[in-house]
Amino acid sequence: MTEAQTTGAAAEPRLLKNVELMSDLSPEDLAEVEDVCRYKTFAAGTQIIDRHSETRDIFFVVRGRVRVVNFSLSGREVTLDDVSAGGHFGELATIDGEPRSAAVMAIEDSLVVALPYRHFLDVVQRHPSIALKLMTRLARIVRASTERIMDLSTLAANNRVQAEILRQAREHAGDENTASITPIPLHSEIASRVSTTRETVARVLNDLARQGILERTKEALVVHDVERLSDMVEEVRGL
Amino acid sequence: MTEAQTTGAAAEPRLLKNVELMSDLSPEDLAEVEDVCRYKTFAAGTQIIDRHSETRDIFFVVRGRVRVVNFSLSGREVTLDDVSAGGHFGELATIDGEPRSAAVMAIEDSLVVALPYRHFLDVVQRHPSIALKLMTRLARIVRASTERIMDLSTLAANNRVQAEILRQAREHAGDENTASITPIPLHSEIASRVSTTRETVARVLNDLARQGILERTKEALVVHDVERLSDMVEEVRGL
DNA sequence: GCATTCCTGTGACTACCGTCACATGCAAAC
DNA sequence: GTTTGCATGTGACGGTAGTCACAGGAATGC
Repeated sequence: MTEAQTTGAAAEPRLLKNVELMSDLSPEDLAEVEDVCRYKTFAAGTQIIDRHSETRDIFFVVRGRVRVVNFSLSGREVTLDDVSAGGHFGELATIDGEPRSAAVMAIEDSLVVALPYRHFLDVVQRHPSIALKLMTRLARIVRASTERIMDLSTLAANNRVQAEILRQAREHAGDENTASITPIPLHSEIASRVSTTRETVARVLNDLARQGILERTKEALVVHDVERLSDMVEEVRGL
Repeated sequence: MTEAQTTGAAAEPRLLKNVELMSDLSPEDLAEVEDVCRYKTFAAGTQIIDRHSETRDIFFVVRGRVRVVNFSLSGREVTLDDVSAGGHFGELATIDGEPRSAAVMAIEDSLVVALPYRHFLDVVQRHPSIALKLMTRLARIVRASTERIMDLSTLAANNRVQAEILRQAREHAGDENTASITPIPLHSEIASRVSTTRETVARVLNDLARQGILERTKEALVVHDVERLSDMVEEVRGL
């Protein structure tokens, strides 16, 4: 995938029509917004936003998937969130004008639309329903963040891995107490989500496999007993 | 301090006039809002909001100081944020209708005003500048949360304590490279802010004292060399 | 005064897990 | 096929900090 940049809605119309945040806009308003956007493709693995940079645009993911991450000097990678098609990112700087709080990179080949912050703030002021949607998104981020802070504060590393598997199992819930997580996440990716090492992830997953709770097949991570996994986590966490 | 509850603005007028979030309202609009508020005093140490409860009001702190906290089953207390007079809390449930994500308790005798969520959302819809202020506050919370997640993910416990002292030193900055933190925070409070134990806090503070960076006097925690403290933290964190 | 209670300081012990090292496995590339 | 590269599995080791225990201090109450 090569990088391309274009302006104006003419080239690829209806770009924003699947963007959740803007779905309340009339087709005309949407077209008007699209006219001031720049869009751009990013190959998987390339950087979209640098931490600390001083841009303020808000971005919409039209196609693909991006990841909000941060790195420590030691090279440790901390995954904060993933955003898939229809979602947006970069709203913090748009709202408060501070430097970017995290980096964003494409994890799949992605088509991303940038809307200059003035225009976006203008739209928000004129459409209270969009403001409300934006606040709802922010609220969800805050809730997820405080849950993660609680996990980091009260759970041991291996429990955090279990908790992450549980979360993913619930997203891929199958019939009655089983789940099939697919595609299989890399150990290193799980590690960066719960702030531990890939070695620890490997050990925990194999422990779970030995207990018959988890099985790794060619295509999926199969959780045979979501119930029991849930018990293991919540007995420690106390929920 | 006893608990009292009253309705209507008549009893104590101008309650909301120092509330940051509402400061753009005209006196008339403000009076109208105050009419639908309930206000209530809470003695230091008493609970204002229970985690998981299903209320949706937003609260304004008129007098005193409250703390947003969570507890694990093991009894570990995790401090998320403090809110002082002029601030607000409880906005998450107001916005998204989910159960309360954290508990809130008064840490000083406090006077708190509750505004029913429908009224607040109404005000927000009609006053874009208030919506923007609310979003700005949420953005700040998200930034603080991701910083904390980074700290928990990449710093060792003793570095987190140093980082917390550094933060407080910067808030109480004195002349040229010194700071006087007052009143002296309890070790257990620092511990709950950075997710460690009071014993570890005590050891780290004494280490710093031995190095001449910190001194505990009767009334204050005096940081003699903010610079050096800053170096100690940022060399590990990599910023 | 003394008693009580809360906070602080510090030693001893231990377990968890991060780090390093290396082996194995698997897939794509050539 | 072989080679290269990335992902995974697992052992050994050691340090950090959590836990427990208790001793001194400091503040408050009666």
